[in-house]
Amino acid sequence: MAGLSSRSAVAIHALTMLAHRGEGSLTSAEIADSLESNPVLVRRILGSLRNAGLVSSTEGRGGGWSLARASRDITLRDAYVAVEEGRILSRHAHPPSDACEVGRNIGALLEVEFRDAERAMEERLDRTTIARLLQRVLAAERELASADR
Amino acid sequence: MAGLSSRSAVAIHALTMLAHRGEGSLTSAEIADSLESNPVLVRRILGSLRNAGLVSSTEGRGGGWSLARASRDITLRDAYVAVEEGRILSRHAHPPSDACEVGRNIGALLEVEFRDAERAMEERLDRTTIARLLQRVLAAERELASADR
DNA sequence: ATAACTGCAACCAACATAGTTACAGCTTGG
DNA sequence: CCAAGCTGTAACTATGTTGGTTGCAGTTAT
Repeated sequence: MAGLSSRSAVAIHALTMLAHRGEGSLTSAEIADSLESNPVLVRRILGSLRNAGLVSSTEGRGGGWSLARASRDITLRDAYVAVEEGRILSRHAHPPSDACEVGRNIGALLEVEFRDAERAMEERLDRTTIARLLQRVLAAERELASADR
Repeated sequence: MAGLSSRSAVAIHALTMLAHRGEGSLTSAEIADSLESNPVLVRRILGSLRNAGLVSSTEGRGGGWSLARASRDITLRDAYVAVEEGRILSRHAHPPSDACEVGRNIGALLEVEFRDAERAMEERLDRTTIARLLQRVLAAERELASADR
């Protein structure tokens, strides 16, 4: 079935919330509330984002998380590569038999194909910024508000 | 870590072997030998390929597997969609909180982004056929042979 | 000091995967 | 006709990953 973890979704969700917050900061508990999830989980994922230079954290009372750079300079790909190990299409579990013409060559060939395909996906993710996503969230909110009238 | 199963790799490997065989057929045991794996595993995956119309099987003594259409009409994407459930980038584990502006809108927006990204990957896979892959396997073999001289 | 945070290690249950065993059913060759 | 050699499938195991949780040490503002 499915495959990859939901870490990318969590990361993008959190980044969008932080962009919404602007200059201020959010705690892992606040973000976990919106995710209906757990503060520790959020801290784990935001920790990866911090390692990638996307967010920063401050410890102690009144601490929390905030964006380390402008939301228009953070793409979905940035979030993705920060929290996920790039290999989506996994290769052979074991190296195939060296006694088979196909077996001894397919590995290297598949590697190229799969890498290119994964890169195509990442390039698509790279075309949407967190700022743009937040923009659309707010547009959807306005839509809702006017529909409720 | 990784994510997806190695079913695509196995499927493509098997299809390439069948293309190499041409008109004849291969048994699941022969394919499993090249994969250093198990006949049952191979039958499971080839079963999916048969459901997708890519290969056909004949039961009983002398039976086995063969391509159901020309290898130039089978792409890596065909193999991929036959054995894998399309969702690579998984969505939120739980639907996010409805009480949060971001939470109640991000799901639908991410769905679009992720779908597009997955489609970009599939389109890249669609550009390589099994025939082309086999061609490259054989080219690599010739390379090896001439290097050994 | 104490409250409110992050950071981190150590768990747990649930699930998916690769691999295996066992066996029923089909088909061909002798 | 019967045995050999296949597919088809169910059942089971070991392993790894994931989302989730608890507990606690360290840090900082009030």
